[in-house]
Amino acid sequence: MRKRKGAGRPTISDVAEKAGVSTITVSRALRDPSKVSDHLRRKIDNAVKKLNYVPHSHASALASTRSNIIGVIVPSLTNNVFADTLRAIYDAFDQGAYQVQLGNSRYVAKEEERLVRTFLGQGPSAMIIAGTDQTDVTRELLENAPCPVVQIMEIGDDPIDMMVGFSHFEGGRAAGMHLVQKGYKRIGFLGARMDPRSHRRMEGFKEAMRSGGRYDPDLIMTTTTSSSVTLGAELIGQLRARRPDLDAVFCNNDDLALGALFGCQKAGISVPDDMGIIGFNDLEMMAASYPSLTSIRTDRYAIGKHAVAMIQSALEGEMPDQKIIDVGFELQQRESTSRKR
Amino acid sequence: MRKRKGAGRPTISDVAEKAGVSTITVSRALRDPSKVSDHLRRKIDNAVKKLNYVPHSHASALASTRSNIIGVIVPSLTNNVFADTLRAIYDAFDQGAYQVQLGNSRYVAKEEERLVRTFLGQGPSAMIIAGTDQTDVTRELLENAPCPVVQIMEIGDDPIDMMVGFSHFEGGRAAGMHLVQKGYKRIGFLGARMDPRSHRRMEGFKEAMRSGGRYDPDLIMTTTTSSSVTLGAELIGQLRARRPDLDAVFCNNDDLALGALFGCQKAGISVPDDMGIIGFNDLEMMAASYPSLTSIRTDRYAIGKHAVAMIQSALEGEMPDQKIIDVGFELQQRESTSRKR
DNA sequence: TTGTATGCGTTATCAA
DNA sequence: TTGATAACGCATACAA
Repeated sequence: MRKRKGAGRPTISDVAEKAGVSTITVSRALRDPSKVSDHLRRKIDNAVKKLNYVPHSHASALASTRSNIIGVIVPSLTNNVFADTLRAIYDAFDQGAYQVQLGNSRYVAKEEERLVRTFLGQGPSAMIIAGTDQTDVTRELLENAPCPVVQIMEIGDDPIDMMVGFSHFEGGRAAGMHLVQKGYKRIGFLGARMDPRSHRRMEGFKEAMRSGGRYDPDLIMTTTTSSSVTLGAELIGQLRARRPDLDAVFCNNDDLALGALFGCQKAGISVPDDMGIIGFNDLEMMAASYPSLTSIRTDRYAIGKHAVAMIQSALEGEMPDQKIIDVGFELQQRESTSRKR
Repeated sequence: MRKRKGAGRPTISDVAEKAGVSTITVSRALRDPSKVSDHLRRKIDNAVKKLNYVPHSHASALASTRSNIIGVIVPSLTNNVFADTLRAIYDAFDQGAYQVQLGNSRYVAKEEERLVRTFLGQGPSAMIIAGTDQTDVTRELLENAPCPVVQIMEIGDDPIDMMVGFSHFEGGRAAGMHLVQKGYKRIGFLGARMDPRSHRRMEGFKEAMRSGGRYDPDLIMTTTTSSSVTLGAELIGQLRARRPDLDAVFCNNDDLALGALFGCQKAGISVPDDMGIIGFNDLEMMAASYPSLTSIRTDRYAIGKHAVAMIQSALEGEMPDQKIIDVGFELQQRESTSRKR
């Protein structure tokens, strides 16, 4: 007697037996109820409940070469921006039949490629990946993937499949234009990490400077060091050392902006009168600081929600309303750029 | 000819054929190389490389009733504290043969229970779960789980299996004692969310107040609202309205502390002379703010690293050095509590 | 140390 | 609409 016993939990054949049908009928009833007659469906549903049957996802994945995994790849786990989007994704999927599988690429393209390979190897139901700067190989892997793919956080002309986000170029431009309009003259840029999205924000900023007649490359200060509040204070200190006439900065992100504010306060520079500051993303703290900080508000939670909605409709075979969703952004003007002229 | 084709990728029998051995030998060579002779092992390794063979995790899970999943359950995705620990966990597992599966319980015990059920249903290799306040059912499920279980973030007397963290009670006590020692007299407590760990920090604080002769329940202000910088400013405003003589606060966490600082600045109250402020966790911004903020430093990354190390040694059958690891905490005194007496 | 025969729980295929 | 049967890819039990 060499019966191997599994985890001991009820299987699909237990359900089939109890309902007096075959296993395949149970399988069908569970995956597409419309393929089974009402009569049997009711019997099966009852049996499922009575036995407290839970489908075995590994067996299902093996037999169908398709798993219930939703692969999600982001470049950072600690960046609040992605955390908000992840929360939306988890909120949307946690109740359903799908399992979110998260990967952290650490802003390294090769890592991202490895993760895509790993996830694709599991036959995921869908993939969500941050940004549009995949390597050629990654791109090809995803283009050939037999599942919906959503690129999130930003938008572009050439989606792998679907996209949700906003234009970082335009966001950067709006920030720059705001400083020009407020009458600041020597407007700097502080940038940390300088990943592709940061670059595009910077390009948008430069464009605004040019069109406003304020472009001065000497006022741009960037580093590939990862962003932090401390770094913001350091960078503004360095830029002021180089250019004491600096009177405003657009910061790559809100951490830097808060740091720049602290740096100014420490140096006795009045914000917004002697220095205008604008950040990016509008994290919660921006409205609470003193003085409050102007920022470009982005709706990261909405990005996650849209991504899931797109996937779900694709999985249900519907053509999505649009392949590219622009959630936009919104300037939140606050005290840090509201100087009395 | 009713051959079903899989994903088309090489299987273990392709490897076996190429290496001229049986499939089980390949299987063994991959899982425990010491069980196979050097000679065959080399042949197998070569075949694996040539074919670019990747084990099929679902098939493996099905056959062994054990998956390579590491289940991780945290109460929040956006709280930096957990983000740091998650990053450590992902850093440690990303390269290896394990897949991290993340769940967000949203601080809801029933959600946590549901997630534990879901994960356990997958036959995980290990479980990591935040805190020590599981429901009785959750606890029993985990106690009977046929895999290592690590509770993280805090420690206690009665681990389900293993634990890594520190005493929040002692952390709160240290914060309170610091304020007493600095000569503050009417010392308040600001608490948001008030999850179990927050409660224990508060109890530690109370203990410090009692032993310092400064206990005054009227100075304690808590809310179950989730923490934010904005909330910190609001809470200190409310507490000052009730008790204008308040001269120091211990904040539940750093967001609140930063908010309290902003609230004081807005109200024209000097920190630290008229108001001492101490936070908890010592997020990066605390050292950068102006004035810099005192906090209790905790090493969240180390917690994640230790948790993974404990799991790995348990998985390798070793008895871990200790079932409970206390990573401790450290008072970081800064300007916000450094008043001139 | 290595191999043979099965079984893991589900779904694709084909037939009724 | 339903069912019988053979995969899916790997690991366990047992034998050699």
